[in-house]
Amino acid sequence: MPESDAGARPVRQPTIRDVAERAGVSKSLVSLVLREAPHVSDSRRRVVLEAIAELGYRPNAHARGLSRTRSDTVGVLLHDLRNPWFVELLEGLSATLHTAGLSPLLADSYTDRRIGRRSVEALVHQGIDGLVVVGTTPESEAIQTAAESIPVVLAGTRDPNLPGMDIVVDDDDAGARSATRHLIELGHRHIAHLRGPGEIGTLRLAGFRAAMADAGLDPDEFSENGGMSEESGYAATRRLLAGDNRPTGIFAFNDLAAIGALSAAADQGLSVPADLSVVGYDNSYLARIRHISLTSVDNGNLAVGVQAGKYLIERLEASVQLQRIHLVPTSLEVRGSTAPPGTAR
Amino acid sequence: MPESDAGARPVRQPTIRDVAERAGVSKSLVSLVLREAPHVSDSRRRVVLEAIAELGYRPNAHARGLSRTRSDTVGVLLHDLRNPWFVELLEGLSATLHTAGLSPLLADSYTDRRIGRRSVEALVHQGIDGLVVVGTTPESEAIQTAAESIPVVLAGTRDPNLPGMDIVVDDDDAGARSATRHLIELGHRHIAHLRGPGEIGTLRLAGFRAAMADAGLDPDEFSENGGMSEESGYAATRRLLAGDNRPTGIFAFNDLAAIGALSAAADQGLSVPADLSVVGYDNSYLARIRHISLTSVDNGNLAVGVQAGKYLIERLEASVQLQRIHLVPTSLEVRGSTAPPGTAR
DNA sequence: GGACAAATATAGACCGTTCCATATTGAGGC
DNA sequence: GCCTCAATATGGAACGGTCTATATTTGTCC
Repeated sequence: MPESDAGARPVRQPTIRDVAERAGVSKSLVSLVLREAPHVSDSRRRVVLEAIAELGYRPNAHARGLSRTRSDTVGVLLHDLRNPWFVELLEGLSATLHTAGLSPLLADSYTDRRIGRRSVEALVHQGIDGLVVVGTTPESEAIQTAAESIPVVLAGTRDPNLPGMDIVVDDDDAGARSATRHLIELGHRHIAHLRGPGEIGTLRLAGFRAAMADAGLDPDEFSENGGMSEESGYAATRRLLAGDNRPTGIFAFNDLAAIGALSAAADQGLSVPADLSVVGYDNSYLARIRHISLTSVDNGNLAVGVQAGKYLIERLEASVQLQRIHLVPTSLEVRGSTAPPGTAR
Repeated sequence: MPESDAGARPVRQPTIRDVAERAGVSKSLVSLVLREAPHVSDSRRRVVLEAIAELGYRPNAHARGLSRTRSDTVGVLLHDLRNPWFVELLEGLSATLHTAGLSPLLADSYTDRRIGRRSVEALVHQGIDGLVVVGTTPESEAIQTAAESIPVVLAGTRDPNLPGMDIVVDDDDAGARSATRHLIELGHRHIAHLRGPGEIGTLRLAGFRAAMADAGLDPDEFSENGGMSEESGYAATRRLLAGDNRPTGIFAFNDLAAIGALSAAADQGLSVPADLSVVGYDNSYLARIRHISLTSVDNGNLAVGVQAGKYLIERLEASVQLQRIHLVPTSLEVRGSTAPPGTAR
């Protein structure tokens, strides 16, 4: 026996033909058993299953993907894993897809972009049946291209707002209103909003303004662009607190920016919530950390994920034409970062 | 324009044959152009590339995967996206894989497990050429099975420690020593360690003990199982601070547990770092948040990712037999959560 | 000018499935 | 006993690439 036989042999994986031969049936029948098709006799089914077990047969995904039109796989485009607000959304989405026999395939557009990879193309290239875009990513053109061949659903983002794609988001206007009203009801009169980017930023700003106007307050007394990061929330709040006309309450675009605001307050020797109340948005696990304990708008991400999954499944099953927009209700989670103005510690 | 044209037509993707026809060449030549093979004349190459562009042709991954042995795709198994320590690791890994023409395919074993999906199997099923396990996941058996057919590299974890798999981790023993020494050098004598789970937990504990013993201190004066979460760090620290023999310094298994410790200290009215110093591990972005400003051991995750990528590429190219273990050096990032004991604010 | 090698192009088998069209079998119904 | 229909089983053509073996063209050297 030649020694080259020893470890070099790559041990070809058994194929459906090997199984068929071993079971003494046609490969078609094996295929039917695998797909749990009806009209297969119990006796044959058993024989085939035994052969599969004995050979340790595993179907080849590429071959299957090639001959079937569908791959039962859905691409999920994430962006910036550093900000883990999407985790619950992903859970709802995965669970829903799973009920329809679909598997999610994740891609991280942030990292991909840094290393010069086009993540949407890579996903499509993997043969995904549909795409769920989670959160705002900078790949609009690629997403649009993808939408020409497969269904696309946007979850937790409104950009890019293109005709063929469903959108599932929380009700940003309502969420922003409730956050603002919370501060107003606590007695705050001088309230700032740290604005965020994109369509969502615009809507949250609108909600803030509406709530302020409803209460007869000036929404634009303080206005700062807070961006999405802790850094920018910090910088914006520093600016706000620099003058002697200071807000007593801040409603930030998201939790990260709100945490930046907390830091800025601490820097100025202001204590939260005694001297300054802060409200965030996303109700991420960051807000829940005791050390931070941030009042925050919960955007129902689990529900967003579930609905996005449903929309995608519908589009996969029937060719839905029109864009649909689903708003998930928000709720306010009150924690230790808000109190009436001037409250003693 | 008939409205039925809008979205209903599934528009069959052009194939290599369509391109060949359009360019007036054989499909073999198109294939050669796609693979950038030598011995193709410039004129023909140009014609083919034009046809590709005009038709918007995209090669079909399944077909390619079927006829080639390799898919140039590497599965990356993540666990618990809530704790985003792995982000930099992923960046190093993706970049390295990319240089070898490999694409990462992500899976989230935490969510998958919740919904009853076997993520490793799903990845293998997608036809990945190799697997990188990032962080500790509970899928040991499945990983072992996968290792029988494809190369597996563990990054940022030592479990499951099985013969055929390379391991890339930071030097936990050294990292734990440096964190402990830092506290000792600041003058702390009563130091607690919040223990973490697994092999890594054991090593960090060992490093802590060694550093304490070197300084002639009792390593087991305080001993708590801190777990991996903020919650468990909080609970453990509550217990430590309950008695009147209190530690003045705490070295936690990871940043999350350390943040739990910060919260517990605040609950007890102890100020950090004046009354209690806290050191974390991972140097995650949480530690960097100003509001938290946690001294933490940096485990060089970027380098871990890079090395894991290199190992995998090597295993893909040559059949490496033996297990290799690569230790990445750690460094201590000192921030505001540590100071000499009893320091005035 | 012919021989030979190198460069370039092509045909067609093959990868491992799915699934359609076509047997084959068995059970009733008349 | 024959015909029909349903239930089972099978052969073989896709699916869209890669790659080997072979054909054709071009260039070089005597």
